[in-house]
Amino acid sequence: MVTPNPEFPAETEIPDEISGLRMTRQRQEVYRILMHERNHPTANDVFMRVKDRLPHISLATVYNCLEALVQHGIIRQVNFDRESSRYCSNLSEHGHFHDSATGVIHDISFKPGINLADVLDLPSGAIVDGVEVTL
Amino acid sequence: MVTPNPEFPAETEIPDEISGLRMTRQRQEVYRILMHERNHPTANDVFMRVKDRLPHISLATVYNCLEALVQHGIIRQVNFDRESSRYCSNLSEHGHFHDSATGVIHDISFKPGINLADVLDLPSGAIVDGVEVTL
DNA sequence: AACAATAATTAGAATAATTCTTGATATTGG
DNA sequence: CCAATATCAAGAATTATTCTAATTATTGTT
Repeated sequence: MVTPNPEFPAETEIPDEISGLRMTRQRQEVYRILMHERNHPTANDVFMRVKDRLPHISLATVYNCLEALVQHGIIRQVNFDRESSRYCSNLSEHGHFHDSATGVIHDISFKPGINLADVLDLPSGAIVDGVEVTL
Repeated sequence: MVTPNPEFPAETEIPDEISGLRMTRQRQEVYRILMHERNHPTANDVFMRVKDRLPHISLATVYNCLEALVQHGIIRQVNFDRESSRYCSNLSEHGHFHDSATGVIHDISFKPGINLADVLDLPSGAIVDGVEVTL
């Protein structure tokens, strides 16, 4: 089931460059899908869908695009257990709630004013780089 | 590098049954390794090490044993990104801190009195089943 | 103790996700 | 326009893990 995001219709212009990454046609279309479908698709989901617009694209290219976008902080990669990676264009600091009954992933956020260092016993000198809370 | 846990020398007796799971020789040795080495080994690490005592054991058996132990709540399975699963005999509620410089995994715990529901905005009606905090 | 039923183990094949390799295309700077 | 560089495509390769089928061990029952 597709939940189109009205803020990003299929025709949304995507710039030639984002955060220093040259946005090729393939990267644009992959990124557009992630903005459009906020349901944390897998690389394969993206591949299936992007073929509507780029019939010649290969799965390897989808992986390449996703990796480039992740590397440049344009999207996030989310992993649950050993399931296939999912990708997400919601960059705000948030965690993921994996509904084990339906398999659906919901975004969750920290309540305002919560600081990680306040709730966790971290090794001294630790610099937190990224957090993944999985429920 | 091996960090032996003095509380569980190689000779520690392990009961015939734990939490309803029949502890076969293979499961005992796998479990003993996890108690002995608190460094979150992978299935393959366990395999290499358990061969000292059970030279005929197969990797599939190690996976079977680990799965049975996880299923019965005797050990925990920990995943980081898409790296291979790691296993851990520390059952107290804790998270994991993945040192990206060294690859080492440290246990971290919640500060006393912290309740997850107090810091996260969960979907209403959600029942938290398990948590994994990855840093 | 012997016997059938069940569970566990083994070795190797199979699978799934991802990465790698190589050659072809496209893009950019000079 | 040309050379240098980056990207893309297709398929092979890799890795962790699971599955399959055959063997062995254990348990409960006579």
